[in-house]
Amino acid sequence: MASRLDSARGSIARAIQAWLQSRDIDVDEDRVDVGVPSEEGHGDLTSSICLKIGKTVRQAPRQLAEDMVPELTRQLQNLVTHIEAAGPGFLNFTLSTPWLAEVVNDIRAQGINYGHSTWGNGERVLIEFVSANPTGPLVIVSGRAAAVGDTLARIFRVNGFVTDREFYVNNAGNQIIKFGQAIYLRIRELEGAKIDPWPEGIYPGEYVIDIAREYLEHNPNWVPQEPDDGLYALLGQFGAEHLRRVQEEILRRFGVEFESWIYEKDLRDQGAPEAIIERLEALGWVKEEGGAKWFVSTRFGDDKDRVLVKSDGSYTYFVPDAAYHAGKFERGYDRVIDLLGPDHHGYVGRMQALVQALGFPADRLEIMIIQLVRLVRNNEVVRMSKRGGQFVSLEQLIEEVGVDPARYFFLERAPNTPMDFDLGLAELKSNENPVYYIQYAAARIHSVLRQWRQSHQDAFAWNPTLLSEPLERRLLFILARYPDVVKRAAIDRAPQYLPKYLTELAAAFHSFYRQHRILSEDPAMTMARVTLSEATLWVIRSGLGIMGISVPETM
RNA sequence: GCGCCCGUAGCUCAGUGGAUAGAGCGCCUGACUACGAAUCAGGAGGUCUGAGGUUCAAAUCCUCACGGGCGCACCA
Repeated sequence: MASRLDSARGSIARAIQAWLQSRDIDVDEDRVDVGVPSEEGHGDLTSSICLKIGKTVRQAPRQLAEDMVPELTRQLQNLVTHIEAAGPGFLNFTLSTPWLAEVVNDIRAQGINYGHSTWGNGERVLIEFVSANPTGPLVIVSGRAAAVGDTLARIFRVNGFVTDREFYVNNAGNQIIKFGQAIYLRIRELEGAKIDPWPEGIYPGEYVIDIAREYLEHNPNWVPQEPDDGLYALLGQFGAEHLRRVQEEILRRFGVEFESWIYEKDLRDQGAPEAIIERLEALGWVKEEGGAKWFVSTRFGDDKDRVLVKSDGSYTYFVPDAAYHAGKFERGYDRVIDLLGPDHHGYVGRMQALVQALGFPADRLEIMIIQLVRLVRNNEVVRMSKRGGQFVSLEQLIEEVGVDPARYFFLERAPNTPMDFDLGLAELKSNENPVYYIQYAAARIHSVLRQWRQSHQDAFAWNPTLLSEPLERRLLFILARYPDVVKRAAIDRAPQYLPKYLTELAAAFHSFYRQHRILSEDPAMTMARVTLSEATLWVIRSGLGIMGISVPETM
């Protein structure tokens, strides 16, 4: 169902088109733009069509706009109360307030589904995110990726896409061997051995001691033995699965759950790496040089060709990952989105080359880089050293500031810009913290509705023409814009549109609330304002819901 | 050296080729004996890094320069 604003834009665009045709001016439909102006005072909707075509029809845009006003006014009289030619040739449209007020009924009818749409048309989207190595605790940037990925998935869903969230577990390969080695050494320590010095590059983190202890508990028959890679791999995989479960639990606490977990080791066991190499060879995209096998990714715009099989016969990291990504398409996803850390952006070229080599259009794989997060307190960067006892993990961040503020802060910024996370601000449980500003609006509405229900038994039909105060109208218009925001967030992959919009909505409600009494002696007015408030609550619920942030009834 | 991201108010950041560039924090002034003051009303604060270009119109697109971050392995 088209949103109220969509239908207004459509009617206006058609009226303009008809006017132009009646003057024998031929303009492509999509050049007739009708949009929300960037600032108030320029009408509710605006079109710059006269500026665009002025030159080709050899008329001053402003004059053209003025010529159009009378006919458009007649055509659109049920929808628009005022049209003016403005500035250098804009057409500004002011929508009828009662017509706009009907948005409240739209919201009532659709409830939590208001703003949702079907334009995704069932397209299947896979979003892979976090995919942290299971060899340590989740760090802060994983939290950002988790919040963004989870929210994007919901944004796609409410726009009619079928969306799955996936976590890829790198539980095979060199890192796991090294991790296993660390666990082995910790086991030896628990048995009384002294490891000094600790070998270079072998996970020194103390959390490995817990894993060693855990392993001994699960394997009471452990006997000290001469270590080899087989043993290291065994221990490494044990540790990886242990940490993966811990990560899963923390992510769940953070409000993020995945439809699927894919294990690198499973892919290797199934022979997926061999299969992808054969496939690329069969397609002619593999060359041999210096005893190694190379993927000729430069054919598809990559900077350099990439090694698949090293001269010692082992695979590079790229091979299982390529197999994994090929599998995503085989599983039937129309669109695959990866959220990667900033340290992986050298990886984008080869992955996109792979997609094309396999015969898919490059744009079916989108890679979004989630930029670094710096923690800041009192204008000072918090060093995230493992030594200093400062926070390093997502778990500690959640404990320190809470899930809602953490998610809000991560979602507030464009994902691909580095961000400073202001701990001082996030910790504030009061007026300075923007997430509470929105939640407070919801709590206020809940409070009003509670009181209204206590004093009035029955709802009755409300009268949209009663909502005519400027602050009411402002609120109505913002409510009407919500479907635009939801759709735009999907198109631009921009979760940050939601917190921005919700802040604006909450501000409009707070202003309205301070200025006008909702529960009054006038039953009709009370009914109208209660209904408006309820509609506002639905939209806050919807928006915060998409962001994975709670909507408290009291604070 | 090559590639990617970024440069907007004191700070952190929004900004879909459109008109007078916005928000939060911080700062200043005011508002609670009716629904929640975690709120509201108002104010100060800008060479959108710089220079060219495209366009009726540029923070936005293009080129170059400057500044910051990151990536450029037979590592993962």
